[in-house]
Parts: sequence; structure tokens; C-alpha cells
Amino acid sequence: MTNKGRPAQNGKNADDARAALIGAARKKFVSKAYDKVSIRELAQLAGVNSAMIKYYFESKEGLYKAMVTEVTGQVIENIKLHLSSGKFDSIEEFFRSFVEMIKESPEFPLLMLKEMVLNQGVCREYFIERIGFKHMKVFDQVYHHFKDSGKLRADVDPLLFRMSLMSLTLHPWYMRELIGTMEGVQYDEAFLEKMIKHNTQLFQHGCFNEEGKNDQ
Amino acid sequence: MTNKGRPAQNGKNADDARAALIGAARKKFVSKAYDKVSIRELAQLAGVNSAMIKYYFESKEGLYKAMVTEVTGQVIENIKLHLSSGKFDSIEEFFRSFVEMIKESPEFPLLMLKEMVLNQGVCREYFIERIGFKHMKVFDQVYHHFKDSGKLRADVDPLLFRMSLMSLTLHPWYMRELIGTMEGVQYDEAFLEKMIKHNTQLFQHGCFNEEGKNDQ
DNA sequence: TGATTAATTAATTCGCTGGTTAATTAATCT
DNA sequence: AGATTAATTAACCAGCGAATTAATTAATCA
Repeated sequence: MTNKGRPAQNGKNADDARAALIGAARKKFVSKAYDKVSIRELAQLAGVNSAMIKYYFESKEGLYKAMVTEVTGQVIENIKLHLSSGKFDSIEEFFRSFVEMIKESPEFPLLMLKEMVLNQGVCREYFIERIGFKHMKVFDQVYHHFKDSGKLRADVDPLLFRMSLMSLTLHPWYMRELIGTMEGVQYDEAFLEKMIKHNTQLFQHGCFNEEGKNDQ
Repeated sequence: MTNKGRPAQNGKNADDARAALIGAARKKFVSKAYDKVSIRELAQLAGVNSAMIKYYFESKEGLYKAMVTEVTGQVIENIKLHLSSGKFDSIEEFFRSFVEMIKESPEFPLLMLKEMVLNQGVCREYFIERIGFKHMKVFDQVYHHFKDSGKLRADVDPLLFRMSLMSLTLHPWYMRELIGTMEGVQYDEAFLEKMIKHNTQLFQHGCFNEEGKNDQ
């Protein structure tokens, strides 16, 4: 019971047609609707036979879920890395960390949008379970952090604070391609920095005590 | 050449299985991906035979387009009614008018999202042509209105102003169902009013001259 | 070398969906 | 009443795509 059987041999060396399939799924499923992506299309891009999907993932949905697991896994890592504590010196630092997090998993916002907002019926529950609450919690923590430190104005509504935070941090990524084509704007360092400053401006003056501000 | 032929007889009286089909399309296509909605499903919800789709709209896509035409038609009317001039006494008035506009065509934000942002739509070009530029122009006009009236601070970036305006006005509608289930919040009068005030707060202090403010 | 088993494929099955058709119904007009 | 025509339906068809199968390949072990 050691090393029998034909070894995996996609392309060069080791064990993975599996990895190739997940890679293909990452590309295709992010930019196209679930049903518009055929297993033949995926197999072709991965350079393997479509039956390999059954072999490794049981079904198309199995492959999709494996891909979601991989992406959300990375995102969870990045959230831990950049946003874990929820303890930020300033709201600007939060906006900057959030951008940093997204930059490392740029497929994520659209994937989430498709799963959670659109009822594609692929694995909404699974996705929400895996990432939804954890993700939402970040905004929650930010609210409480600033609330507890006494920097937030008393009249700021918790839900609306979180909602507007979400809107301003996520929506621009949904619009990325559109903004790119219509306005000719790339999401480069300079632009993202301007966005961070702009959002900071809005929140700093809109939700925070004037006396409590410590930088700029 | 007057009144021959069998009269329309869906349910009660007059001329419309057609209307029933568009109604069904409005419900189904907004909450599900295009390919996940079958013509039988639509016909069943409308209470007619699926062949009626061919009869009235030539095809599934024809029905979809007819639905888009109806919704966007209403939206254009509502934009004219509530947002046409772009001349608002305050940013709060703009937020309120925008909410008013959306309330009368609540399917619109998600429909637009699917067509323009996600590649799930069927008639992206058609949709953009019909509503895209006209709609974007509203945010543009708001910027210029306040800029020209000297109320905006000099350092406010035009694109970021428009983007954040879009984010704050549209994103909450994408999240509507999610917020409903996760937070138990309904988008009723009271909540929408709070949202308007909150957004106003952000912009009033974040983008406008302090001396130029005239209410509250 | 031959048994064993993992990896891979070509070919086939089968359910679903959009589309089509031909027949039926129910009204109006002459 | 009989012709005409719009509205409606049941039944059917073709095509696609996911799933499945049965066979084949290529390695390891004994």
C-alpha cells in the first residue's frame, strides 16, 4: 500500500491535473456566470479530459466548491494578516489595510458578489458559512474598536457605519472594469492611495469627534 | 379589420398574458441568473403556456429585453421626475430624491448590476445604451452643480466624489436581501431616512465647505 | 514477469431547455 | 350559420452539457 498506479502526468512532473483544473476554474468562474462555463471548457483550459472533473471533484459543483475553498482560504489568511485584530490607529489605516487585503485576492469581491448577492444557487450557504460571517465581522470589529476608544461620535448608527464602510470599500471593486473602460482609470497605487485618502476624509469628518483626531 | 380572433383571457379580463409574462420575468430575472430561469418556469409563474413566449416575444431573450425595456423605461421616467435637473439645495436633498427614485423601481439596481458589472446579462450593450450613460450623468451633474455653486471643497476629486456617491447610494440596494436576513433590517421609511441622514453627514463634513452649509 | 492500482481518455447516456408546430378554442364579421 | 382570425395549448424535436462507463495507459510491488 505505497506507490502503485499510474502517476499524475499533466504537463511536466507531479501530482496535479487537479491543480490545473482549479486554476482553470479560478479564471473562468470569476469572469463568467456558473452556467456559462462548461466542464469541457474547463478541462480544455486545464489541458485534461473532462472526466477528470468527476475523478477528482465528483462533479462540476465539486470543482467549483474546491475553487471557492481555495480562494476563500487565501482571503481568510489575508484577513488574518491585514485586518485580524480590528485595532487600527486611524480609520485611514483600516482603509489602507483593506485595500492591501483585496489586492492580494482580487477575484474575491466579484466572487462574493455573485455568490451572496445573486442567487446563482451554486453554493450560497457554503460560501456564507465559509466567509460571510467572518468577513462581516471585520466591519463589526472596526466599529467597536473606534466606539470603545471613544473616537466615534455618539450619534453614529452602528449598522449604517458598517454599511457605509462596506459600500465604500467593496463597491469600487465591483465597478473596477466598468470604471476602467468608461473613465479610463486603472486601479494603480496612486489611484488607490487617493481613494484611501478620500474615504478617510469622509469618515474622519463625518463620524469622528473633531478633538479625537491625531494625524493630519 | 376590427375585432376578430379569440380575445386574450388570462385570468379575468383583458388583453394580457403578455403582461403576466413580463411580470414573471421581472420577478425571476432579478433574483436569479439568466440561464437559471427556464421558459417553463416563467410561463408557470405567469399562468400561461410556454409557447406564449414565442407568440408575444419571439424568444426567451425577447421577453428578457421587453422586461428590461419596461423597467428601464420606468427608471428613466423616475430619473426625470426626481433627479433630472441635478440642482439640489443640499446633498441631503439629493440622497432623498435618489432613494425616492429607487423606491419606485426597486428591481433596478440589481438588474443594472447584473447587466453592467457581472457578465450574466444578455444585453449589456442594449442596457448600457438605454440607461448607462443617462444614469451615470446624474452623478456627474450633482458634482458639477455643487462644484459650480462653490460649496465643494477645492481638494475634492471629481471621480472619487462620483464613485463614493455611487457606492453609498447603490450598494445598500445590492445588499438589501442580505442585510434583511443577516441583520433583520427592513428598508422601511425610518431606516431609509436614517440612511439619508447618515450619508449626508459623511458628505456634508467630508466634502463641503463648513461655511457653506445652510441647514441643520 | 505478472498482479495491482492510480491516472486518464473516448465514447455513450440521459435529462433538461429553448424552440417549433399543428391543432383547438373563442371571439367577430358578413 | 359559416368564414376568418387572434389566442392558447399539448406534444414534439434538436442540441447541449453534465454525468457516467468501460477501456487503456503507466507506474509499483512481489
